[in-house]
Amino acid sequence: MAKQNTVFKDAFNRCLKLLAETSALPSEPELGATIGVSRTTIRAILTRMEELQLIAWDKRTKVVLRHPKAEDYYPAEETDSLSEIIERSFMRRILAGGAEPGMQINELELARDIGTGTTSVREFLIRFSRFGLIEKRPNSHWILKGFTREFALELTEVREMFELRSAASFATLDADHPAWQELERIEALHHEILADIDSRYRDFSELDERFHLLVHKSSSNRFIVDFYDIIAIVFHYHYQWNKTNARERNARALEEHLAYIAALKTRDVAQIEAACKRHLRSARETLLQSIQ
Amino acid sequence: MAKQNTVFKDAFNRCLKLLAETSALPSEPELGATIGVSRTTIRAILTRMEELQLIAWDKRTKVVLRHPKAEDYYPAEETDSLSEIIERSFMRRILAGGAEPGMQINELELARDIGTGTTSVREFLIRFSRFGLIEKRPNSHWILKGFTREFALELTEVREMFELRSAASFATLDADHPAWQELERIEALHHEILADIDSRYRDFSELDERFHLLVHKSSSNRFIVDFYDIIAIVFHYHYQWNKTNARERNARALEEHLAYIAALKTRDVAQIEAACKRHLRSARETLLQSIQ
DNA sequence: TTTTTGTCTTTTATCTACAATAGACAGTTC
DNA sequence: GAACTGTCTATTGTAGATAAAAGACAAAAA
Repeated sequence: MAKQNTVFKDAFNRCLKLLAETSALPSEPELGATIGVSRTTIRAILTRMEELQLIAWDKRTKVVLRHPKAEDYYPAEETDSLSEIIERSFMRRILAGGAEPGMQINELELARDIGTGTTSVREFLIRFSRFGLIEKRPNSHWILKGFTREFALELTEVREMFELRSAASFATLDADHPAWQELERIEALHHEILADIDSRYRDFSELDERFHLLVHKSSSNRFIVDFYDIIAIVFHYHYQWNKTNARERNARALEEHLAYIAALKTRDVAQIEAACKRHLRSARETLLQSIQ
Repeated sequence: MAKQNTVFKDAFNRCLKLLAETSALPSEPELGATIGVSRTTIRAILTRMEELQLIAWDKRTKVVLRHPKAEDYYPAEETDSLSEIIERSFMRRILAGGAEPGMQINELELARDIGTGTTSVREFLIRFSRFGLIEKRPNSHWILKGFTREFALELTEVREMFELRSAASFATLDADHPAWQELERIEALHHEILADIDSRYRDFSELDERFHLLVHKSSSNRFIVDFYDIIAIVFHYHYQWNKTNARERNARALEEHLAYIAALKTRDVAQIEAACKRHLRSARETLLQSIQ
């Protein structure tokens, strides 16, 4: 098939949730805006809902006939976009199964393994290449450079430069800048998780990304913000992969974050730099320990 | 056609130059290694040379029959790879013809204009997106963010961070590191161009890239080195585009480079930083002046 | 007049096909 | 026996085709 209708399926599932809460659906453009898809897709969804006798649809009236059941939803694995599937598949391969640095990566083989066309794999590899883990030999294969100690050191070197700069510019944001409110919310979440660390330490990963991204964004520099993608993906898969002492590590990082947040609030450059450096140093250590 | 044989044509042209200098060609694998292509392509080249009665080829013996003439070469425009063609075409569009920030970029239209398939255009845009000038709306078009003042400021901010760090680490390279010899050669070229500035000021652009890349490489950090691609492409097209006062600007930059090189040779961190900052500041000014 | 719907066109995402190129292997030559 | 050639296979780069999704525009409804 030419294109998977994952956009439709995912949007359909999200529409079902909306439907569970109301007795009538809004207009097509409005629905499209809330779900984030075009009217074409909305109309396909409405048609499907009508078929399933979930709604009675006639022009502007979309009356809800019954509540959605579990079997009305499309299964979660059918709503993932192809690029997400390829990314997961690829990361599993290079993190898990004997992926030696220097190994060749074969587009055709990857595509066959994943069960997709080569075009999608190729585009994924091109996009992925900016993470510095693979390199193309023109007219030939890709080379896996590997998730090595050097990689981690180079990554963290740049990260430290960028984050120090971003943290410093955070201090100069106007008092009414929305970032300060977001910082408050993030701080509160830290306290919540710490209060119940034994059962909630796994929530750290997501919060970590949210916090550091907030800091990076205050640089107002697209290159710095974009670079955070690399850090995020590395840490994301790193957390999934290395779970030894996760509870202690995360508790410690949460404490460091709180000190870092407190420093940001003082707007004192020296304090911010010290707290930021302290946290980044221990983040680097954690990452390095998980390698080799 | 499925694939342009530009690799063959370009390799053929380069082989012709080799042929002009010898009376017999080496073995197929050796030729492949010097030209940088596979044996398959080498054999295609030899076959073509035989057809043109340039050589007599029988197994290991490849006797040169005559010197290549101008018409034996493939025209230069046929040896450019598709991605080079697309890049040039695209850059001309966004730098020259009324390319407002916020404009939509249409893959199909671009492909039709350039006369290629959509796949190649798409892959180009994905690769190009890391330069921060365009952004993708999934399932929809790309947005041109534009070569704006903000772009230039963000770019130079990161450049300054990276180059200061790289220059500092240049000072720590061992005395026998090849970079020092390359620095000598580059310095000599600066003097050569300056001595004949009126006729050779156009050579600055290439030398500029060579010098700054050398500095960035001493960081031994793939992210820093890769980032230099963005700077290089921006300055490359910028030089082609903005030619006002090129002679004076280049003369001044050459002088700044010489001071910068002299500072690197002292290995004194403070001097290096001062000279590097001075040059980067004026490079930024030049770039900013050319915008809007 | 403003928003919504019906209908239609255009573009994107993805697959498949195929020539160009790389690369593997066995037999041949030095 | 080391390197080279002949031959064959596999992979990459690119075009073209097609379903999904976006989006344009006029008619209809509020």
